[in-house]
Amino acid sequence: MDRPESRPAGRPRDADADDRIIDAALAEYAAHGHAGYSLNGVARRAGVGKSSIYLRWADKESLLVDAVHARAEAPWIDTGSLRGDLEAVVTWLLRHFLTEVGWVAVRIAIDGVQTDTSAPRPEKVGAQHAQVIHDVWERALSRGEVDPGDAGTWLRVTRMMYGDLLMNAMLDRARLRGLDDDERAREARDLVDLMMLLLQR
Amino acid sequence: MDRPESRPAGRPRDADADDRIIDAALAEYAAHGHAGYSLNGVARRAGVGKSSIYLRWADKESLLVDAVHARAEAPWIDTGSLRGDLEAVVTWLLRHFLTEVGWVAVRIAIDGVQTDTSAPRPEKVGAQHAQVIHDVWERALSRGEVDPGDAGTWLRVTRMMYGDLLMNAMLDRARLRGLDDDERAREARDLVDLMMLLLQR
Amino acid sequence: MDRPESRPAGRPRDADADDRIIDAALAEYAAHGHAGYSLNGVARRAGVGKSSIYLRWADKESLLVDAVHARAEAPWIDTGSLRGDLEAVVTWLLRHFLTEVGWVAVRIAIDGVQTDTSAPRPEKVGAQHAQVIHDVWERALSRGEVDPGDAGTWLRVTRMMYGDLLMNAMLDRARLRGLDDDERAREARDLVDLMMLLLQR
Amino acid sequence: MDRPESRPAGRPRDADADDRIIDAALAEYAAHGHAGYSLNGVARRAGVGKSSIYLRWADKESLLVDAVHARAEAPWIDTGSLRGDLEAVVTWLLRHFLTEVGWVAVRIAIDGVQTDTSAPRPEKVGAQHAQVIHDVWERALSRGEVDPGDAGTWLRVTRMMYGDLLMNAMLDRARLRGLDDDERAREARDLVDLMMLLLQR
DNA sequence: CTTTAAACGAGACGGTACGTCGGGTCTTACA
DNA sequence: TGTAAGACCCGACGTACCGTCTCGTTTAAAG
Repeated sequence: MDRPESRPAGRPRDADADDRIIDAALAEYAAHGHAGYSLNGVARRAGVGKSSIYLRWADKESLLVDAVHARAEAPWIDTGSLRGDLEAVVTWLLRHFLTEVGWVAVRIAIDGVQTDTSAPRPEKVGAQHAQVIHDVWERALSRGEVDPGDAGTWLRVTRMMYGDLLMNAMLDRARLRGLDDDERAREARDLVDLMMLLLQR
Repeated sequence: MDRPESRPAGRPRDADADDRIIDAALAEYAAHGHAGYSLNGVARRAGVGKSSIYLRWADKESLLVDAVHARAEAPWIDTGSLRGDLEAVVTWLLRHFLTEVGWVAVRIAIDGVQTDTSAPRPEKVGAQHAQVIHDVWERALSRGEVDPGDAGTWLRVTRMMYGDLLMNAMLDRARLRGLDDDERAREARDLVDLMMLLLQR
Repeated sequence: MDRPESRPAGRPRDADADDRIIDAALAEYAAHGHAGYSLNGVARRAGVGKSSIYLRWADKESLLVDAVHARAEAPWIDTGSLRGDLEAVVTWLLRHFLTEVGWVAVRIAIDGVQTDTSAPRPEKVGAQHAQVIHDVWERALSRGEVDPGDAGTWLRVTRMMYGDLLMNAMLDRARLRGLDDDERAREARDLVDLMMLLLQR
Repeated sequence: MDRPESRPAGRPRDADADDRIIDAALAEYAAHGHAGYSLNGVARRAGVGKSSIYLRWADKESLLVDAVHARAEAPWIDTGSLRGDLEAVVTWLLRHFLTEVGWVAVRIAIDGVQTDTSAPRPEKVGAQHAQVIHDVWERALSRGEVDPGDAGTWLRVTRMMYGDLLMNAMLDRARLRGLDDDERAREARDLVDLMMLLLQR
């Protein structure tokens, strides 16, 4: 019997180490901030040699990007209506931007912007958000709730939504933390009201 | 005879050095990015001893914050109408977020967010934006274009505006860079259209 | 099977680096004097990172002490007579105090004296001299050339010998440098004449 | 009308400052040792600007040399006999090498030795010792206690004396500190016994 | 069962930047 | 012109971390 790609010789990677390293990376970042996020610290916390990290990632930045990507799970959303989907997305993001991993993702995305060049940059971090938004749009299209010609408006409106949530998470973090589920739902409804207004203009 | 506050003893600070240091800091940041922004490098570029920097700022982070604050000038806007003011603000921001200093300010603001605590954080960087937005609102109020009860909506709408522009600057930087003045004006008009719609709902 | 002490984990120390560092330290000291002896310079000259030095020594002073200790070799002396041994010691010291390492050792010994306290101080530098003198005494004792009761006189006489050579090396260095082997031997004989006189009083 | 040396224009030197600086220099050296002897500290302790120090001395080393020279007073010795003079000198030195200023002088003399060159070096520190020894010799000569041909022996014997006292002060400092006047006198007599033996050989 | 080969932990390696401190010079206002 | 104060440029200090390297050990497949 054939095995298309046989395992390479030598001792196999310790799959558990990946997890321990990723968790340690996020924990160190959370504990000491960007400046205090050190690979020495990650290795120590993960109980792992530095070489095991460098076998897997090229540098501390790549590790952080992958860690965020690995731990930031997008919800699976399909409520049956555009409005419902949007409320679900907004509710998710209201929480997400308050989490450690969610905010690290924001920092990475901002840091990754090259100010001087138009060179393509690693899009890993934002990809799952793009996917969620795209799916909502596709389902709304297939239900006939939106018109293919509104793609431009859709883009702008979702951008405004992200922006509002980002600014909110940045400037009013303490209040947002204190919200219970009902209040969060109301907050989401208010924002979606405006979005629907713009989309149905 | 009055001498409100006499000069302190000793050789006075070299005022020119402040400027050279600030320019060097921004230039180093621009040249080598966040990771490569080193105080040794700043001192070398400014032709200044490290101690002269540490006499003025506590650490490299404070220097960067102050440098951004010192070099990021807000426009003086008063067009006579809410719509005109908003278009002027948007046009300014469309440029601003593409500049080195403008984007460094964004990074600093994002980095300054404490994820774990609600402790007050240095607001220096965002203050001038807040001022500009506040002034537009006050003038619109005094002209009777808006209602004092709409303050909440105003807050949300401007947040959405900033967010749209931020996301745009982050995700579509290359295109934005290529715009000429007319295109930028059109872009601004489109966004303000949506904002006015929401404000006058 | 015995393995008295197994090697510790991790990459082993580079034994060659020790030598390079020690040589560099003495060379820097010789080149730039006490004031110009800098660890940065030592690291540069040895082609070594500063961390590799601080892994081995606590500070620049300890390095210098160890360097002197490592490079200052005492001769192996056993001529068969007290007079012969003393002449050998004196001849050695006449050279030794003119060498770089020999004189650095003197400076360290002098600097190490605590003027205000009687606390014990690192004796490393002087230990080998003490050993040589002690051995000469023991052999003379076993040959019956001296009396155990003369220990006090022996101590004083050898102290005077060291002192004479030290003062000579300090005040008349240029002349001493110019001596050839015969002259040095005569110089040694003259001093030992006096010492024998005192010992046999 | 003539004024032989007219006071120079401008503010006159503060005569008291010299003393305060010298005392501060020795005190700082005593307090923090060679490494901790800093001009900043001296200026602070003396209540003086650094520039006032640099107006008087070229660098911190010169200041220390002068400070030692200014504060190290030699005794005036004339007992009427060679033996008496020598005992007085030894008794003085037994104390002197235990004092702060006395030992600093030793360090400076040792440090000043150029290991690589025969260039003349500042002899200031040793000069007064040389003078005292010379005077004792001259008086002994004029009394007919020694022969002019013994100058070489005199040189060597005094060198041995200094050396014995130096080594003693270095290696056995604690014991020497504890001596009372009688014990010190006995110690001096013992050494002078040996010296006289060598001189009268 | 032995060999081979890679991953593992540990930690030393050469560098570089940190923030502090001291040296010797310079620039002020005052005496 | 001297003085006290203190800023100036420079460069060393000792620490921390980067990304690489070199060990001896462990693991699992191949021979």
